[in-house]
Amino acid sequence: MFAYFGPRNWWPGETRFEIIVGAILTQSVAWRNVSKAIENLRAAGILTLEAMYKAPIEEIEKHIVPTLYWRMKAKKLRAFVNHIMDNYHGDLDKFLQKDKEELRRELLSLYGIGPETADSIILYAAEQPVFVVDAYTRRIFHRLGFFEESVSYDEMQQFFMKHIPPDVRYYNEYHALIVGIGNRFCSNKKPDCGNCPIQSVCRFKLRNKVENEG
DNA sequence: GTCCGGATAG
DNA sequence: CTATCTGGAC
Repeated sequence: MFAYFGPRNWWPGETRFEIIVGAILTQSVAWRNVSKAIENLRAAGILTLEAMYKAPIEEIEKHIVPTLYWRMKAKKLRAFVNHIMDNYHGDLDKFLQKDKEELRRELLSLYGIGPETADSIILYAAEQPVFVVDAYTRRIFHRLGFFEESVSYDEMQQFFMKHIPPDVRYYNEYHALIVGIGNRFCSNKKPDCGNCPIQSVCRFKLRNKVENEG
């Protein structure tokens, strides 16, 4: 995967707060939509913890319309911002420096933050080594032959963290590469197995070839 | 399981 | 036109 894509330099974002905003906004939506929303927020001057805390919810909503579930996501952003302002006096770094297990529990207790978003924040904003898995990871590694399709988030995460030494840079790159394979080649209905850079180690390739040729 | 609900490739 | 997009709450 690395030989094909090269270093992908994730996660896009000029500040830790911006990375967190991206992690929430990208739930079930293409990154290009998130990118628009973030530029809208930046132009409006509310891409900081303090500014977003003061902004009316309607103000946040209108800038993030491109991210599909904009009404819900505005609530999610507000819930996160309120938590940091109310419990950490707006000191985001103090929050992110917490022990990663404790940080994860606290993130999961917030409205709108589930396992993948929590882990994305821990890895990409707090820069602590947790392996982020997602729907692409499930699909790809199921097709490769590692998992049942019904494998849980935690089971997948434990598998990767058992076999790959904890390293922020490596975990960062690995998840980025999985997403790259997922949205370029390993789609649900019509995967492009013939051009996929990991086809030589994939079992699904053969089945897909048979189906296409009848 | 359903709801949320905009942008884009093919 | 519809399938899909770096999910989570209920």
